[in-house]
Parts: sequence; C-alpha cells; structure tokens
Amino acid sequence: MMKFAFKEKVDKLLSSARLKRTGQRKAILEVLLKANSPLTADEIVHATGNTGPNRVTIYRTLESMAEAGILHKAFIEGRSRCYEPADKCSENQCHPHFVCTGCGQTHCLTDATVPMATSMPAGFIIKRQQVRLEGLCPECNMTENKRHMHNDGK
Amino acid sequence: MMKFAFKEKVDKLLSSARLKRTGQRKAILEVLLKANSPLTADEIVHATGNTGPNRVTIYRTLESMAEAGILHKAFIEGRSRCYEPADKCSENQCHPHFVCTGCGQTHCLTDATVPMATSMPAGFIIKRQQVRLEGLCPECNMTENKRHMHNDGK
DNA sequence: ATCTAATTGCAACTAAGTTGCAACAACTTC
DNA sequence: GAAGTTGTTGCAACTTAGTTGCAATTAGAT
Repeated sequence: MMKFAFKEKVDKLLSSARLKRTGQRKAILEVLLKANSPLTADEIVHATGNTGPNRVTIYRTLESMAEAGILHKAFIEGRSRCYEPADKCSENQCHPHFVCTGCGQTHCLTDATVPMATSMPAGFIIKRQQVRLEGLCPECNMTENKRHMHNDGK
Repeated sequence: MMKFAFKEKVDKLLSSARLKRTGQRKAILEVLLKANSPLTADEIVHATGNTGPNRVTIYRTLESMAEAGILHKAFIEGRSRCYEPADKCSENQCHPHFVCTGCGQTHCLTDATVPMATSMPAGFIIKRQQVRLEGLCPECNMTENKRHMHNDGK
C-alpha cells in the first residue's frame, strides 16, 4: 500500500526543512514527489485543483522549500520556473534533464552520470554543476528512423 | 583599429542568417559581441539607449537571430532570457556558464572543457549539452579566504 | 486552553514578453 | 536609378509569470 510511508515522507521532509506542516504544503510536495519531471507553479495549480492552495501560496511555498533545500530549481529553458524534489540529486550535481527537440518533453535522467567539469580557469571554485541535454527521446528517435527508411526505399 | 573588421563581422553574421542588415539589428549584435556575458533584452535596451531600437524590436530580433543560429539562449537561472553570440560554442556544446554565489555575476568559461555526458538510458540521442556551474569566482573566493584567516586567528 | 509567530488568501501591482496593425526601409527587378 | 515587394519596425494594447501589503487564520509552543 505504501500510502502511509508516503505521507510520512512528506512530513519528514517538511520538518527537516523547519517548515510548518500545513495542508497546502503537503499537497504541493505530494504533487512534486509523484511527478516524474520538474513542474511549474502553474502545473501545480492545476494538479491541486480549486480545492488546492492559492496561486500565491504555491509561489511562496516553492520558493521557501527551495531555500530550505528540499526542492531544487530545475535548469530548463522555458518562460516559467520549474521545481523538483531535491532527492535524486547528489551533493554537487543535480541529475541531468533531457529535453526532446521532437516532442518537447522533459525527462529526468536520474541514472545518467555526467563527470564534473575539469580544467577550470584559475581561481574558480565549483560547488554545483547542472546539465541540460537536448536531443531525441526514444519514441521520437524511432519515428525519425522509420521516416528515413521510407525515404531511402523510394 | 579593428573597427572595420568588426562592422564587417556584424554584416557577415546577418547575411549568413539571411536577415536584412538594418541599423537596429546591427546595433543589437554589436552590443552582444562586445559583451562578455549573456545579456537580457532589457540590458540591450539600456545599452542601446533611447536612440536605439524599440523594446519590441529587440525581443523580435533576439528571437529571430536565435532561430537563425547566430545567437544562443544561455541557460541561466533568472526571470529573463539571456542571449549570446553563437561563436565560442562548439557544435554539440555551448561553453559553460559560471554563476558566482557570492557576487551573483555570470562568467562565460570559454576555455573550460566539460566532457560530454555518457551512460545514457537506452534510446536517448544527445545532440547538445549545456552546463551551468555554480560556485565562487576568483574575487569572492579570495575574500572568503581572508575572512577565514581572521576567524581562525582569534 | 491560550498564545504567538508563521502561513495563507485576496487584491492590486510589477516585470517580461507577445500580438495586430499601419508605416517604413532593405533588397530586387526592371 | 525609380518602382515594387516583402521583410522589418514602432506603437498600443494585451497576456503571462511572479510579487507585495495586509488582514485573517492556524500550526505548534507554553
């Protein structure tokens, strides 16, 4: 059932961040933990519906959770900011995000490893590194290949 | 003097992008080429002054130049989009951007090398990679060190 | 049970970017 | 080199994303 453990996880995250465990915050965190890619404030507004927290609360909550370190701002192009839970990120590097140029979807590559940058100019101390990858996701890549086979056959 | 060569470079860039060589576009490109970090539309508005192109023109120009490939959108956290010339980027990777957590400044690390990501999940085809680094720039790092020496001395 | 400081929601606001449209200017053609 | 055509520009009005002040509320402390 796992439900119990999940709610507990949400509670633990909030108290570890020294944030009051309000219904609104729990709702927001739950949505983010269940999502499989970073979300914008607006997406959370829709996910929580009209019984959910107010827009402003969502903006403020995301900001305070990011400040407390339990959320990260994802490094993705787009008009609006995206947030995601900070687990699945190592100390010095968030997992890379892959944006498909075919379908536009963002995938969290939690298993991919990217070596840390080396050969920095003198004096620069790197604390964190974020990587954004662009290309074709498995589905779009497959479609591309089929298209080519067709054209070649003619 | 180099001035002549510079103007010529601007012209060449525009015609390579098949964009009309208007005064406005030249002004915008010149500002970007002279800058040593990515700029927002607003920064270009100020750099070009009130004799410069209209805000809307700047937004549109940045977008069309990015589409044509002579500018890149830089992936930096912040409310507004940043653009920079596409030279100093290799085919499959823009140079990394370093954001100092001390002073907030962004530095283009045109000389730093970051290895391309490896060990991707099956099926993902990477075309480009962008890296954002966070840490302390040489100046801020120096200040930090001095502060520590003081505290340790007590 | 009471208290207090953090949190929330509302309304009004700022910042960043977009769109429709008429005037204009760069490049083409004659 | 004048005339035409199509891309470009500026204005005004608008949308989208996020912020702020403030009064009402509530989680957690006492």
